[in-house]
Amino acid sequence: MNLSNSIAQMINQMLEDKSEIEFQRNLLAQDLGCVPSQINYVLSSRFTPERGFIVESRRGGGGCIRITRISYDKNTMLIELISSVGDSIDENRVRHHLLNLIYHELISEKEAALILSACSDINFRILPPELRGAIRASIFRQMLLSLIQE
Amino acid sequence: MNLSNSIAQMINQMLEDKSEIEFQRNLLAQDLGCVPSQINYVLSSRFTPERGFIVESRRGGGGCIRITRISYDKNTMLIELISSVGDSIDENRVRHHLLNLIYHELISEKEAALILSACSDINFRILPPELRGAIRASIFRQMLLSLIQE
DNA sequence: TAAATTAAAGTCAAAGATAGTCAAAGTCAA
DNA sequence: TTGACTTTGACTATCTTTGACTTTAATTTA
Repeated sequence: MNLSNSIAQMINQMLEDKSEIEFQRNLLAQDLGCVPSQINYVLSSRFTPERGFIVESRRGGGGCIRITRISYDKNTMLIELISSVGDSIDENRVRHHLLNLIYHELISEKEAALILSACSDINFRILPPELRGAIRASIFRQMLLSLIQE
Repeated sequence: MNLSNSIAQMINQMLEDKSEIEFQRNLLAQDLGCVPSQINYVLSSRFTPERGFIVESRRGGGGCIRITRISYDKNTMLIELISSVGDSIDENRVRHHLLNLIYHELISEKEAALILSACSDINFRILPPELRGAIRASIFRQMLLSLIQE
């Protein structure tokens, strides 16, 4: 087994049952007996967005690296929902979908409130009734899309 | 956690539920076990006007530093923005407002993305052009409203 | 009261602490 | 034996910490 693979394994272990970890590059490198930049290589070759990870970092004193695992379940459910929405939807159905998403902990209540207020009847009163559902559906889909990670 | 962050945290604690605090730089530095000029660093990197703080001071005997939290208070700013939006708005103006809110750290990038996707032109193409701006304005206002806390 | 002293706070540049980049050298499998 | 992947380290970018020196205000002294 090469170095990069064991580093990746170590990081995966740290990520086990967490969706997010934070560590210092130099300390990890020391633990693993490698040069610090090796960590960067592993991150850029194995912890990419395509493979389901988001990597962020901070330099300077107290700096660190944070890795977040993208939830495919979340993305999958969102995509399924988006494609099931159809060309028109009413406020109640939106509300219903949102409750469901909250229940499955895929979105926060805050996000749900934000989405609901965009989809509220209040906004569409000046529209001809036959257009309301279509606009709402488009907005709803578009917002769900923006919740998909990476 | 680094020194600067704990100092910032300490100051935020002192500011909790007050809109203004006053303290002596040297005393605070002593309490925190850091050099006095570190306080200046924290103030200039974290208690800036963009983040909603005014810092004033007096040198000499009995000198002190005063920090005032300005009305970049989230709710106040949101309410002002809401009432300034008017009956119609285009996507670019929305984007502009959102960048401003992010800059002042009043909303997160995620929230901004949600709002922007609700206000995107994409959603309004089937509407008669003269209605688009009005619907967008209503949605934008409604979403901002939902961000107001309490 | 003018001058000297003392007690603050401010400035700035150097040193320290992290992380990132990139290209050269090394390895290994097809 | 070539091309993809890996390893290394020198150099860069960014943020933090420190301390010597400066400025300003209040107080004391002559």
